[in-house]
Amino acid sequence: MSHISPPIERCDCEVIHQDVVNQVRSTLPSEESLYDLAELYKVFGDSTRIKILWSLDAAEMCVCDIAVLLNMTQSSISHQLRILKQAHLVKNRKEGKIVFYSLDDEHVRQILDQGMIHLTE
Amino acid sequence: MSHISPPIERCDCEVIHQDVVNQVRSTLPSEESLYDLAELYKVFGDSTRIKILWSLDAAEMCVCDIAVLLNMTQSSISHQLRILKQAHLVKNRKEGKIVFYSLDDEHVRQILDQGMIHLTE
DNA sequence: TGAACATATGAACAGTTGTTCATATGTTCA
DNA sequence: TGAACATATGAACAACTGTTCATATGTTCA
Repeated sequence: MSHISPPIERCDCEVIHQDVVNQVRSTLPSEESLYDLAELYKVFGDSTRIKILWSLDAAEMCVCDIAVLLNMTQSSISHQLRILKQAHLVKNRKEGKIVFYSLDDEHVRQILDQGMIHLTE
Repeated sequence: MSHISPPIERCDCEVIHQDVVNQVRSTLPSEESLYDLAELYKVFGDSTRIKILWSLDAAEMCVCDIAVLLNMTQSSISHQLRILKQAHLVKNRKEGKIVFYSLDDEHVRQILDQGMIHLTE
């Protein structure tokens, strides 16, 4: 039933297993979902943000606390917290002029743990 | 027992909760571990690599198959596969001149799933 | 109200990264 | 052996990203 497949112009090589390609294609999530997933991991893919997340896993903290803890400028931390918040990884509450940040939900912890498990193998 | 903390020169703001900072600092993994964790997520943080991983979750494939499936050049896919392999996310086996790639272990699936769960909330 | 302070933000710059192009490597088969 | 093909790789370029610097916003308190 399977014939030798004709070459496809977009790619600089022949299709080796067209049936496999078709099968896999049918199981792939939407382009948009995969893009969003990559964007999510991109947020985790920075040392500073990882440190912030791991810190907030231990305790709620204000921007200044985090800056001191990580020995970085307040501005830098603030920029990163904005990115983390946009990705729904952290949330904040205001108390006077102080803004306290914390992890948004339990999933964030699980994602961090899962990654760490992969490393320690 | 808690006194007002003196300002620390490295940061452009006062320490608000020195006790919290100290406590969190004691629970943080090593600088190196957190760096490695960020590096791991950085690998997941690219659309092309996410597509490759998700594809390999469905079936073992050769470089050419993936290139056709994702409508990208063989060179680009090959470059990305090297990065994925260095991160121990994929493995390969050779059969003549064809190289088949597959997910390295079960953790990769779990990390992908965990991320997707976070998105669909 | 105005000084002091915690936080946010825009612009700019340097460092990083993904793709492309050209080409190399390594395998098969006639 | 040499042509054909699957894959790998180095260099270069454009696009993206994190930090810094300057400054704005918003709150407290004397």
